[in-house]
Amino acid sequence: MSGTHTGVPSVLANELPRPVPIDDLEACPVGDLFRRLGDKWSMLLLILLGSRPHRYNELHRAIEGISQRMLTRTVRALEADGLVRREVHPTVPPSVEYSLTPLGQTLLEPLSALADWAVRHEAEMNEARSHHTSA
Amino acid sequence: MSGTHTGVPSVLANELPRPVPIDDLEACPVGDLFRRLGDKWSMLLLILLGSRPHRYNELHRAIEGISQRMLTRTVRALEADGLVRREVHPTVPPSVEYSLTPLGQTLLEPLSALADWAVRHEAEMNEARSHHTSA
DNA sequence: CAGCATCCAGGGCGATACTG
DNA sequence: CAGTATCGCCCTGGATGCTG
Repeated sequence: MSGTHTGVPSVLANELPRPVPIDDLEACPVGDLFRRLGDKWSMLLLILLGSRPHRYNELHRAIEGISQRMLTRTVRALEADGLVRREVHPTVPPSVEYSLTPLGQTLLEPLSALADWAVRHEAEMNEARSHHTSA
Repeated sequence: MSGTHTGVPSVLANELPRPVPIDDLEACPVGDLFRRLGDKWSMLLLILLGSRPHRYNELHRAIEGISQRMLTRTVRALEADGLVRREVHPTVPPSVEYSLTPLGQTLLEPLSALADWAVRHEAEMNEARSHHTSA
């Protein structure tokens, strides 16, 4: 299983959204994806763009905790990954519109499932955190 | 902000995994969840624990890019969030087993969907990245 | 084996200021 | 409006050593 990613969980090769028996995350695309989405802003941005295209400052205001630097940086990274499209309108007051590419749209689905989970289990997480027994 | 999270996407209140019309992420649990999972290791750890319980050093080896510090730190955070269970076996060579809580199990589903997406679209992302035209 | 403590380096990241 | 440039903090994360 240390060869190429031949050892990639066969489950994933199927089409089920069930428990993933992964053991070597670095060797498989799963680790790769999570490395890219595993930052403070990427998933947030994707979800936001999933609702509708946004302009730079719209994103900036919507996220609100993000700095211009990280907004630009993150959105550019997503663009490089083919998930986000950056469209520049050469108007007088320049406007740039960000939207999901078709590929990004497909990613939106599992991402929305995650967002959905968040809403459903918000209470449980908060409660668990308050228990936080001992340490 | 528009009141409490009354503005929380009604879509999420339903039961569909489709585009999420979010506009104020900080005011809703979605932003909260993504803030917690939006780090370098949390999702990786959850996926890994989703396949089966792991012991400390098993996790350390499986992730391999993680330091002891961050492993302990991340796993503890997930424990505090009620997603991971930490079980100490008072054997002579002490062994600690980490596993998903029932809540964590439910989170595993959307997470697996994400992992599944990674496998399916690996090629597309890599290609997009190679194009990466201009900038 | 599991894990904490400390030191230390690098870079992630934000704040501010400036430009086209 | 949509960025870029610069600065600096602090978190991430590695190495090492110690404890139970």
